[in-house]
Amino acid sequence: MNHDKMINISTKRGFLWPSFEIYSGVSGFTDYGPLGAILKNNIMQLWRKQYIAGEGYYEIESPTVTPEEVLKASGHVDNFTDPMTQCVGCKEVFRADHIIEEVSGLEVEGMTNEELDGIVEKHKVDCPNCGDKLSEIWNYNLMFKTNIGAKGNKTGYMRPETAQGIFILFKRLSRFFKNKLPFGAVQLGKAYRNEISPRQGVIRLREFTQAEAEIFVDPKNKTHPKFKMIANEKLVLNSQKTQIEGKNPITITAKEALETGIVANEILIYQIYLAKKFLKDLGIPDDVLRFRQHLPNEMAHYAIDCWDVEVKTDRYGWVEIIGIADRGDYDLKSHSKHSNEELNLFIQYENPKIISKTIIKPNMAKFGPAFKQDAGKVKSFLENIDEELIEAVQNSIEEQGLYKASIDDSYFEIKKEHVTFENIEEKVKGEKIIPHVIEPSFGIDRILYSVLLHSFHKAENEEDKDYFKLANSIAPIQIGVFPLMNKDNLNELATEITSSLRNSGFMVDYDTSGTIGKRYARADEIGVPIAITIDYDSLEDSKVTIRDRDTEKQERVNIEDLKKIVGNYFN
RNA sequence: GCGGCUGUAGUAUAGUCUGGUUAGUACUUGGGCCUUCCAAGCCUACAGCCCGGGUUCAAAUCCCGGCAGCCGCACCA
Repeated sequence: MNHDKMINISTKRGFLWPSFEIYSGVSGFTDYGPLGAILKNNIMQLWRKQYIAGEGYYEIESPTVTPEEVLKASGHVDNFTDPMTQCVGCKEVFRADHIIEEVSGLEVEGMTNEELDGIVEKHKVDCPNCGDKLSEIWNYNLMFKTNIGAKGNKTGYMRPETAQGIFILFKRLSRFFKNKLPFGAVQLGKAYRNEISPRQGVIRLREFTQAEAEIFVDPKNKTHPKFKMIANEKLVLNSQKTQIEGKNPITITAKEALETGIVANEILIYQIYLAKKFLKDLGIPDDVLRFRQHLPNEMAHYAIDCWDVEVKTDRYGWVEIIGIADRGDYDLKSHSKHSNEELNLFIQYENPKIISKTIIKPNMAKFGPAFKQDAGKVKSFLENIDEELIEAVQNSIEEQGLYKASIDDSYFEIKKEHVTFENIEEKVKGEKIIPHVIEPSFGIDRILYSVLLHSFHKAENEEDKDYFKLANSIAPIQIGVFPLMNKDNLNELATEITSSLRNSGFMVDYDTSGTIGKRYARADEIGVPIAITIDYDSLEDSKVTIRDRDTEKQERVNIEDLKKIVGNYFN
């Protein structure tokens, strides 16, 4: 299996290391070694290049410790939890709701643990394994809990996704973006999930790095200006339909995906395309990727549509590395409700709409004597009722001489002399809307794993060797500089070239140990794209040899042209 | 979280069943010799019994607990 060999080399050479190893380790965590850390940064920089420079989104950074209210509003405190129960006999642990539904046939979604305990008692739900009794039900929440402050009276959680930090900033952001849709903010950073039993190495971590973009769009306008440019791009899509019918994914163009309604809108399709492009730039080939639409029952609590990008692995099967979701207005609505802040945007119409309508004008001279201390209350009631009710009030007064209004459990009789009705024409310049959010969410650690796995070149015969065929754009070490012999002034020229390249910003490995062949092999193994060799002729003719990792071809170039030539490799 | 198997230098392994020399070997890594372009050779050095407890005169070896890995079950916004 490529996985085993790849992990072996990546551990040996300093890409991925087990965390807390000298204390025998903790599963669900990983350390990035010197090369892994650079590789990860390079991947993140490429991501920034595509989404910040390329798409015009802006990056923000918010705290990883998050107060409870935020995650209450986002639904994570309540929904990111599973009711668990354990058999007192065989000690097996179960999802309580699953086995209760199975035995009782009841729909128990949304019930409290006490209610579930009641059902266990009533329906005599026993351990499906050994028939013994089940323990009281407890909640297992996947979030890491912590206390904020010295007294610890404020509960906090390590954020389970970076997205919430952006939603919280919506008001500030929309001002920053001059209140114009669409706009996008991104965040790259750590997220935390206390997985029950993570056993898939870097694929399933308790602390992992996400790169997420939250793109705020007009719900009535999910078109994308660049869609035309990608309309003919081919996509391999595994839609809900093909999954349910057990058919193979279909290959269609972006345009066809839109026209057939397989993907809901242009922005989603464009994001699917962008994700694909990003992975291509990382050197992950098309044929190990597929796009899978979430089935209705697996959609997260906030999503209205969701597409996963999955990568093929020999060890773990198809693994989700990117999720592209239309979160609708779920988050903004929910945060607005919980925080009492208006999280919406005023959209101006191109041409103001003229609306003719009837309004009520309270006659305040009559109001005071009639309603006394309640006058203010009745006034604000009349000012805030909608058009339908105004009509009803008007009709009622004309036909019966009065309208009975129920306000805060009291009745008030509004009579003809209390009010006048006026027909007016109003200019409506726009409306307040809650934007929808399109969210591409990248699992950086999983992507790094995919990059390593699919750039891994496994030896096919004796002379061949194992190495990482890393894309030039992300290779942690870009250039190896090797004097053919470590003497006779060769090393002096080589160190000169090394520092000159380093000063130009290249990652250079200078190596003099062992034979030249060994140094090439070592550099190949960690994916160094090119090596520069200084030989005896170099001292005479000021030329050095550039050797290409993949072709092993050599080319002699002038030292003075070196920066320009290697620069071309890494642009 | 449950059950089964496993844990020896950086890597791969011998030794464990049947307790008893200084824990052996290969590769890797560092230093040196040699060497004019793809892991050559020679010399030399560094480095290991997962952690904790128990049994024993004596534990890498037997027993118990923990941790980690693999497999199966369960879980996976």
